[in-house]
Amino acid sequence: MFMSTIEGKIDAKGRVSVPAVFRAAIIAQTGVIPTGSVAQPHSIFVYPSFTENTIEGGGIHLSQSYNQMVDRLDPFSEEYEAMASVLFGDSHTLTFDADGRVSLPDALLQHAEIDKSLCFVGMGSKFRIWNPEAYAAHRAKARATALENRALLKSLSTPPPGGSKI
Amino acid sequence: MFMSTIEGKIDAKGRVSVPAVFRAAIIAQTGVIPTGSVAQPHSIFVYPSFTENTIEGGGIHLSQSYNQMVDRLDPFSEEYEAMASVLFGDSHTLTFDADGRVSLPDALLQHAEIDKSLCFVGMGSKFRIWNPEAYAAHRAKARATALENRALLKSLSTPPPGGSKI
DNA sequence: TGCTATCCCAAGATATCCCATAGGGGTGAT
DNA sequence: ATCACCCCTATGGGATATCTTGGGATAGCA
Repeated sequence: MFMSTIEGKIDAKGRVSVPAVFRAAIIAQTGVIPTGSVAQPHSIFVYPSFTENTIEGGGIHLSQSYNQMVDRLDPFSEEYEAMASVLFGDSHTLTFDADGRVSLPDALLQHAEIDKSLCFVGMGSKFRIWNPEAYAAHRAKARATALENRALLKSLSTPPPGGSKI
Repeated sequence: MFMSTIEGKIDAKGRVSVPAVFRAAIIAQTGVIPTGSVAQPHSIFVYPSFTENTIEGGGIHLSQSYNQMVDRLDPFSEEYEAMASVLFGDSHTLTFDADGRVSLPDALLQHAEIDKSLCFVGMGSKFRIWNPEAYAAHRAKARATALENRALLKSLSTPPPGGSKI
């Protein structure tokens, strides 16, 4: 589970330290590390958000669920064309090193308008990487919307349907 | 699994460097083959896209799946004629050298309207080689389509593994 | 023999690995 | 309760490996 908001920054080499709590969530998904293994292939799965100027990411579970979505489409349909090229063309698998750092591709940074500083925001099954100012604005808006829709929250609280929104 | 978008260019000799991550995916596929024979040279399977002005390609898995599709057709039917000639008549198997480069046939380059610069776009089970400008246009259109079909995506999505515990 | 395609080598750029240091939070002892 | 200590995390920087790209050399072919 990805939770809370953690700020970070990009160093001179373009590296970003993935917060330890997020890393722990990733590793928990990937599985137990074989004792004595050298390098872990742990990685995050990231892509530009469809609706917001932010980078979305997650672990192997998120990647797999998207794979399944595409697999269920007719490989020769227009929908498949669009989904596959969008989902895979803009996605990246970033393996983080022993220190837990990754290099975010320029295309993603531009999409999220991130220069040097950024923040990781947990969203449960996935997380987002925001430009801090953009996130502040988005958060204010999101909180206002949530406040208006308290009734919706209540209706959702009874059964957990588990539908993941995109 | 082919992912991400990587730009490249054709050098003076007509060679293109297949991105390392794509090469790795290819080699991972061929490595699965349970043969103790001599290591065959690694290669990509490419052909002009049926629907777009782009080159499509993949590894041995893609080639095999197309083979099976054609094999299932009646060898004396018109469909067989059409599929077999279109699919394999314009296909090429390009072995890349020790440096990971291939030479794309002129016919394919003309089909994709590629001059000097190009980009590899991952699509999961296969990839495409685009003229960068053409891809930018196609990408914009595909993202719009994906956005319109969010309902479709949602219907295809599975609940996050482990349920949505909040 | 001239041309083309492939192989081989080298250098520049880039990304990755590895270690060292500093900061923060928690723990335990006084 | 305060303070000292330790572990974990984040971050900077040097060293190393990998990838890309250019060009020369060699072999096949007309």
